[in-house]
Amino acid sequence: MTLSAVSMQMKSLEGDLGVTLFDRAHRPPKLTPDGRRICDHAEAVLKAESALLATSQSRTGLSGIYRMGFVPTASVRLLPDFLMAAERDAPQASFEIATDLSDALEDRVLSGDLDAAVITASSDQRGLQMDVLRHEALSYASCHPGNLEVLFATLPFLHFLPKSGIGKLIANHVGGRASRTITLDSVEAIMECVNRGIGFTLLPAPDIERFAVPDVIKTAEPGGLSRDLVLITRTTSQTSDLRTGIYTLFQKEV
Amino acid sequence: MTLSAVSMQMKSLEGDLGVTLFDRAHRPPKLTPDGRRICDHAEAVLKAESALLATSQSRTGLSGIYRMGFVPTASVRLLPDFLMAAERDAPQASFEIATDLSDALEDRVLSGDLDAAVITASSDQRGLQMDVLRHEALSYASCHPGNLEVLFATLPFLHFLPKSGIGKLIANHVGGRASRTITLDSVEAIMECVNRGIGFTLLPAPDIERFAVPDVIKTAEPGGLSRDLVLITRTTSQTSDLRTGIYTLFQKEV
DNA sequence: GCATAAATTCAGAATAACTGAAGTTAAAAT
DNA sequence: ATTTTAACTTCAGTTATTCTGAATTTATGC
Repeated sequence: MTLSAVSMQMKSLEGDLGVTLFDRAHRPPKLTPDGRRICDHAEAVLKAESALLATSQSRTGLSGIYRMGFVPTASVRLLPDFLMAAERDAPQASFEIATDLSDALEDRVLSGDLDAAVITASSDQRGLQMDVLRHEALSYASCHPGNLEVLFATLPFLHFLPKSGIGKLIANHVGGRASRTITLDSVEAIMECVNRGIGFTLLPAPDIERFAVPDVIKTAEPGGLSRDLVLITRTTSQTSDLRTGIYTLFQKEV
Repeated sequence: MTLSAVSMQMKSLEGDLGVTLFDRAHRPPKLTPDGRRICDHAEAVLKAESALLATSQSRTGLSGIYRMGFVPTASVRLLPDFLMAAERDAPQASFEIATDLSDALEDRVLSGDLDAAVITASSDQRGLQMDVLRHEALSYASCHPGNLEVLFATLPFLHFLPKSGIGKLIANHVGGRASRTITLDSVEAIMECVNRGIGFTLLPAPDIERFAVPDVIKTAEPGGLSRDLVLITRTTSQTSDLRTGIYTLFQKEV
């Protein structure tokens, strides 16, 4: 850069800011008091800019701010391990987590509001890539002995969120067999009721085991019913390794 | 700004950074995870830039970072009040203070290293503007009674920094009259010696009064000797109101 | 699947930035 | 003090960048 170009830029900056920055009575020109203050601020600007450049240059693997969604059961069971694995293996990535129901999360991933989500697998949806994270058997849980017909006939059925992904699976298989149904939106609350003998339920085995007292009897659903927790991402996602990068973090042992 | 211009800037920025910032599968384009992180950094840059603009636009009166010098006696007596006045009446100004001897401060103001300085006035120097801040009588101080001839004959003369501005004034007037001379670089140390009767001295009356115990006898110098504390600034200084602005702060009551 | 609105691309125009020569000005040397 | 020297500024012309408007491609709604 030529000296004359520097001189013109100095003059131009003074004009733009409306402040005399240089005392040209000295050679080389010295900063005025105002110039010193502006210089300090300018250095702060450059520092912020070089921080920007630093993050964009030393970028490897998963990097950036990811927005992810989790269904409630996944946010309790999968999320903590996921975040620990990310902290360790993807230090340049940070996460904004939202909890919602499967349908809503599908919409939000599809619309680009979220980059990825962990939901209960349902029928394939166009534009979404699904990767199975966990395959979980559904079991009945009760404190009272007896086969399923007896339970359905004698105890209230504790039904988890019928509108949720897992809730719809449960509804399909229970059909109209329940003599009485109580709807709840909390796995922990349902299991507390089961533990006290208030009713029985059908839930993923890991969720039952999480809260069940020793008295609780688990009965596998006769039809081999299960649900898949899947990672959904947009198929048209620009960042090619977003899907595999996040999927890998779910497979890590912590 | 046209939409096409925005589009070109977006593409150009992605190329410069080497990062895909936008996911163009959406309309309008959405930020990628990396884009979100870069966006946060970019906002920090803009924030720093608007802070710069703010200081250069709301500028009134004394503003900026001023570098000032004080001779030791002035840094103790004038500086605190000056800084308090500045804090109150020139909130947009901040100060970097250096303490040095008058000659050195003259050079540093002349070379532009300092914007202004408070020194003991000497012969006028080309290129420096002088404004009198304080007119101070010089007095002899001693614990022992008797006229000056007796003091000079019987007690050591405590001589403040002979190389300093005030020191040269003192040297000129004392001449060779002292039977013994002790040189010191601290007014406080000199007055401590005077207080204990170790010797006598010749100093500005305010400096004597600052440390003298009641026993000390002050004798005005017969020739009406005095020193002026003056504010020096460069005559060719670009910032026109620097001199009057600083001078005014010295006149304020706090 | 088609229509519509929106983003991108391209070529030319406008703007901004830069270079080199000439003219000033501050510091150094006589 | 005056002259010399080196450095900064100004000016004119060139180069590079950015912007606009029309044509094209692309996502979304019906």
